[in-house]
Amino acid sequence: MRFSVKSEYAITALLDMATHTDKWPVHVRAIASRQAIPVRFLEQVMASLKKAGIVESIRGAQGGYVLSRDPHAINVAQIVEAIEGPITPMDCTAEAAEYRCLQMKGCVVKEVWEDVKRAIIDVLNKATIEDMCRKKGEKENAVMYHI
Amino acid sequence: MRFSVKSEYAITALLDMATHTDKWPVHVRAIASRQAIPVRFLEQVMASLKKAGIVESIRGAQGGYVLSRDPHAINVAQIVEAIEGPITPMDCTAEAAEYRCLQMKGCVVKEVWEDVKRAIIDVLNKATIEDMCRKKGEKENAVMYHI
DNA sequence: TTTAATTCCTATCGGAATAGTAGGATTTAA
DNA sequence: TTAAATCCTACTATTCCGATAGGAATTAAA
Repeated sequence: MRFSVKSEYAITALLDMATHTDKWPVHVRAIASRQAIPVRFLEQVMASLKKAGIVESIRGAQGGYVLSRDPHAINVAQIVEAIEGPITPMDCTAEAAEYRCLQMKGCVVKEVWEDVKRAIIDVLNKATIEDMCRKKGEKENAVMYHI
Repeated sequence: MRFSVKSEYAITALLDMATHTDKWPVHVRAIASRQAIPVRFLEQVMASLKKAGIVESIRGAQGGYVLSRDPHAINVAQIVEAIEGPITPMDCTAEAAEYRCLQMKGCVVKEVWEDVKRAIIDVLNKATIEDMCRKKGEKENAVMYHI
């Protein structure tokens, strides 16, 4: 049971973009070097984020990426689903998957997986880029103050 | 993000055992045929459950498996961890995994994954074999009544 | 007009995990 | 002695994951 590191990279990249609004549009290379992510791999991640409408791209020299909406309107559930598709802890909880479960609607095990799915989505929905950015800032300030 | 079908099989098998207490010890072949699970595959699943102390085995002819504690004391979190190991939505949330995360303790993304982990475990801890058995029984009775 | 910097598209690859199969050793009741 | 069961270990086919790679398309700037 693991989310892919692509999702982690995607979150990191968006967090990076949100904290470098002065440098928009942000280049993939810049994000990659700041965050220690393989450039060519991050390119693919950004493509998925674009396809999902979370970022917009500007092509050509001096091009790059821009958040397509406010950081408070971007949450981790959206990001993860953009990268990995729908959150599906077990096959029977997939959208178009009534097909296989012998017990169909009445399966008590399925209910548990549905609860898991809901719980995960709840947590991820509550985590917005804005919140994470703010928390990150607070922590860094705390460190500065400590020095 | 998916749990393995081994976990599903394990839950199904334990549920089967709990509803066939009259036939203890239960044979793997019996479970497999009732639940439409490949026998040799289920053998491996049972071995994991035994290793985790959830079931006990009786060897030899007329042998089989027995729940090693009351159904209300067996929950899905225990089962899943017996089969797949610790629940770890992202590498950084693994027990012995301070090693890789650049930000170490202060990572705001890690906090989200920790929340996810906790949420999943909460749901799975609450789902006991006893509860699932009872719910299943209620549903089947409802169907009987309807007929 | 050229050049360099960027995104974009597609293919490939090695390694690991998943789902399942297989052979046969060991144990034990009948 | 035999048959039925668990037990142990290895193998296999397929898919997924993380990453790399080549080069096309686009565009700002020299």
